[in-house]
Amino acid sequence: MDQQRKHHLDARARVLKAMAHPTRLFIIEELEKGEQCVCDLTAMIGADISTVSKHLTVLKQAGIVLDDKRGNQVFYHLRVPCILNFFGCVESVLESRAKDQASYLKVIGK
Amino acid sequence: MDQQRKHHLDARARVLKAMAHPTRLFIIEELEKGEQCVCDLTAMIGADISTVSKHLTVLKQAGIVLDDKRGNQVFYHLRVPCILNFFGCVESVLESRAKDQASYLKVIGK
DNA sequence: AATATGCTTGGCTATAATGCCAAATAACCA
DNA sequence: TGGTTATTTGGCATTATAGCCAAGCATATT
Repeated sequence: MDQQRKHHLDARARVLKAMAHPTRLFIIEELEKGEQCVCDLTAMIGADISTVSKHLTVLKQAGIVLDDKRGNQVFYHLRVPCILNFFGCVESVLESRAKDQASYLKVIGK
Repeated sequence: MDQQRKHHLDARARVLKAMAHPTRLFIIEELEKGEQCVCDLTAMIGADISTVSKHLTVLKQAGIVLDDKRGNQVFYHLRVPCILNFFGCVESVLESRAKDQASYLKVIGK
């Protein structure tokens, strides 16, 4: 297994791992319908808000969701609208992150 | 979140979790090409054979692969041939397992 | 029968994930 | 300013995962 393939598999696995939790799948499904604030998601999920917040952080770090603070609340939405076309979604997420990283690298002048 | 939805999310998450590891994604990709014995997979992966065997067990328990012992060797193949149509795959796996369980319940007369 | 081969399982250690509570932060309201 | 609401973060206990080695178990070979 060459290094490039290993790297690619790692990247895919990271996205899948972020999705591989019932609460996080729930969040993804709800965000398919449109953006939601943490408080509403918490109410639907019925766990401690800190728990929900941490799940959202996992999804954010995997590049699956983005957040938008408006006033008091933080609204989350899917970065890539997908669920049914799932593996395409994994790829889109990776692409999207790659673009962000590329533009970030430009910004810091690398 | 009602109980049925929770259950469905749990089931999906279990399948995703089984896939969410680089070695297991590698195995899935290789099995897309056709069945493979443990020894060949092990050679490609370059880990201890017991490690590979355990990954295969994880995939098997998730309903992603099936095994077929022929003589000395055990050959694994995908239960549902898919990767590109990924989420459809998740559903197919669940359906396939449901069918197996239904026929099993018939066999034992429930 | 004895040995070799292919694979699985048990046992262990190290590391990561989960979820709660409490504390910190941020924005809004009075 | 002081208080309230919304969210994140730190810390901790619990549980799960990963990977190696060694031992066990079939099947094949001699």
